[in-house]
Amino acid sequence: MSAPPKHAIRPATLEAIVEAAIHLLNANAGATMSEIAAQAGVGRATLHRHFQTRKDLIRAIGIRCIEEMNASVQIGQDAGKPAVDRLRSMFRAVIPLGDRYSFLSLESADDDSVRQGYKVQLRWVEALVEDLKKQREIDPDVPTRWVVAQIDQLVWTAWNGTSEGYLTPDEASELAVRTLIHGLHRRAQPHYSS
Amino acid sequence: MSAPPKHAIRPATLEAIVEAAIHLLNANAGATMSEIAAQAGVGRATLHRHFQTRKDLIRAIGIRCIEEMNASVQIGQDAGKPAVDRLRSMFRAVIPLGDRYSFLSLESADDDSVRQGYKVQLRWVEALVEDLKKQREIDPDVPTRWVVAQIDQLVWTAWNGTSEGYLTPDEASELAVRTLIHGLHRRAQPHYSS
DNA sequence: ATTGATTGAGACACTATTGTCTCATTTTTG
DNA sequence: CAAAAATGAGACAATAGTGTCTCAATCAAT
Repeated sequence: MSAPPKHAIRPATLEAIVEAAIHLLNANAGATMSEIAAQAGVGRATLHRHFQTRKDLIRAIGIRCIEEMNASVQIGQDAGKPAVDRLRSMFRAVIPLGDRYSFLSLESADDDSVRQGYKVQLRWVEALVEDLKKQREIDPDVPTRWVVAQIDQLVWTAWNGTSEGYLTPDEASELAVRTLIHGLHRRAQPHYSS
Repeated sequence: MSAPPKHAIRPATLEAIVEAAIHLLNANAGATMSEIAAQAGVGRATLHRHFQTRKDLIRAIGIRCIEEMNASVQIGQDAGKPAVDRLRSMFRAVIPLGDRYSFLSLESADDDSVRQGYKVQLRWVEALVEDLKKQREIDPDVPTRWVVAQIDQLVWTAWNGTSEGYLTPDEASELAVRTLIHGLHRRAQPHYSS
């Protein structure tokens, strides 16, 4: 495939590029290599030294993001814990990665490695939903795809709430769990399975 | 601003262009004027005859979409009806416009007319949420912004569910109402305020 | 401090897309 | 059917972005 880059990359440079690219490409999917370089405080040539192609850059960042997400999804998923607790752990771990997440859905929807990584994540979430159904936390009649979609959206909305400053990370996770399981009805209080 | 177009446009041509553009730009935000013309079954020159610039095209479609959405949001919003019924009416009316909606959030986030139109919509939704809180359907302690964000996301998820074929429009609206108010808990049954 | 490697800046050719124009063809209107 | 108008097809210049390269400046490690 692509020849291994002749130049090594300085960790600080890599970090700057990755963060700038995620940030810019979220705000504007058509962001330019020049813009990314400028935002990263790096020469445009340096971008091309380490990522021959714009696609290579997006692809590399996509893989990085999906790996970060997958690692986070699995945090605190001990089979022993009640499913609701695992749900909360997942939210807590994943919500702070909301920008990564939206980058993935905007930019890397058609990359093979990313799609494959996403399937892994999907299976974890589906397994969790199945457990939630078994433990009677979620109505088995609701399509699993719907539940999974809600979880996805809740991650994004919760991240957005923290990044806009009207929610703390803890509030966001708690609100996400509550919204999914009990909804926003007034008397809906969390009442976890005994 | 832009001179009034010298050529009239045939309604069928306009329709074809608008639909093609919405469809293509949802799938690929960077879709080309050529691609849009081809998908619309129209010459590329015709596009430029009626929309001088690519921006003009996106802008015109954005305005059209936001107006369609605003009209739909207000369907069946008689002040007399219970807020939950109005919520359901809104979902029913808006969910079928999901593709319009995602077009707006992807393409027209920075257009002034669209932003202004979006504010109108936002106020309607906020008013509905306030009523839901007053009628004790939604916990007043939950931030209104969170509720509004959930409604937004539910519209998209529900539209997606119908377009992927695993939900009928009615199921989608019902599931959206239930998810928002009562959540997906097993024993959560709709119990509207007497 | 010196050496080796990474980076920044800019020039360059190449490609894709945009936006304008013209003219023949088709469609609509009367 | 005839006139007017809208469309399709293609040529065209202009622009913007990509990817490659070179060379001087800067940084890191010994």
